[in-house]
Amino acid sequence: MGFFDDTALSRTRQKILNSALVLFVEKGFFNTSIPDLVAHSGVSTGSIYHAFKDKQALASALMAALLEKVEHDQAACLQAPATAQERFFALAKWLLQMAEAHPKVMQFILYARHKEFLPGVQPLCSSKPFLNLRDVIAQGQAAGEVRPMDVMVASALAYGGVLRFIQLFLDGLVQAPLMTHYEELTQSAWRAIKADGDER
Amino acid sequence: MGFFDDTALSRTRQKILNSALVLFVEKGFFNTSIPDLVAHSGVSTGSIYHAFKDKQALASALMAALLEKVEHDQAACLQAPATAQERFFALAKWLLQMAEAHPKVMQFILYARHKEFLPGVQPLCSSKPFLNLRDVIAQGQAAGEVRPMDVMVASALAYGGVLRFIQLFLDGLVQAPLMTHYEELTQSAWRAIKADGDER
DNA sequence: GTCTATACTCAGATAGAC
DNA sequence: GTCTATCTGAGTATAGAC
Repeated sequence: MGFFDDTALSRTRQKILNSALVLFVEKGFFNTSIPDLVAHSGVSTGSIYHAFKDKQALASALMAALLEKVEHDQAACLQAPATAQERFFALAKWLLQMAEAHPKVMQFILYARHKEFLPGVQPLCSSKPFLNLRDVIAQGQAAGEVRPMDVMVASALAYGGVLRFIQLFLDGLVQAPLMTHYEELTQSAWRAIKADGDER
Repeated sequence: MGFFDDTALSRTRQKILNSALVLFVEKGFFNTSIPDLVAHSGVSTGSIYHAFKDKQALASALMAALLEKVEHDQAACLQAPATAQERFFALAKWLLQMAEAHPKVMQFILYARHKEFLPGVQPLCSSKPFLNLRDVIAQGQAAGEVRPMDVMVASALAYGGVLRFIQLFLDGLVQAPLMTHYEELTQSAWRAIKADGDER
């Protein structure tokens, strides 16, 4: 049922992290109390503090577990495609599918104000999954598939549309299934950055 | 110095809201205590509670004051342009300039988890400034400037790139001045959605 | 209107039995 | 490892002088 049910973690830790994911997304880190977690997870205060040093360590563990899963999934979807365009399309599909299958995870990763409750943790935009997105576009420029332009601009143009669409979905302004719009989204976004001579 | 210095509000309210804007963005609503606000604003606890019913009312007033300013600015920049493309370009320029001139405001509006501390307040995506963005694209479709497609997809494609670029700036991955990239961003984004026959 | 001092609540964390 | 009971302190909000 929960996102962490299939992991190697102890059942107690699974229950705690499952509840933390839900509650942190719904109410935020500071607005979720230990008693809230106790009520939602069915695990007692004592066990929570036995499993994690304190509330912040719990959040760190949650973030680490999510990032690990995300990195793994992303790596898998970057195996097959050869061109930058194919990799971009694959990444976009992966983002859309993840948003639909695990909206809470997507919300936590994309929109939680991590710096507020994880001081010192490196920001999401410095994490590997994020950097991979940008690298795909940079490689596309090197290969002549993507017009020469500031790589951050090109990257923003490529993923901005997809991520914005996902945000609209998470905010309830777009209905599932998201894949209905996959072709239109990705092909249009690619139009924005593709090299003029490249007709793929 | 502060964002609210020129408003009709009392000097005390100005000081409180100026500090609240800064602290809420930096530390978040729940992680900002009344003593924090007292220290940052130089206004005493008593005066804060004299000016606002409680901490939540303070946040509501902050949000309302910001939205009012934003709505007013946006309306001004939609006066002159005639075509949907011109209006889109004007809105993009306005967003970029606001992000650079008032990054704290932009962060509070775009990325604060309002629902966490303003329960019952309608989400940002239902606010007038947001709906105006979408309407410009819809009108572009009606006029044949924008390809027929799901309006949320078109809207995400148009503004997604700009907003993503602004986010990268707010996260420190892009340096000012943002206007350097204005032409490239907007013209490329427009490519993604413009009607094939329309060569403007 | 502004301040200081203070009351009250409840969250975070611990102790120690089982 | 899990639980209940409890401590401590931070934080919101109020009272009341000026």
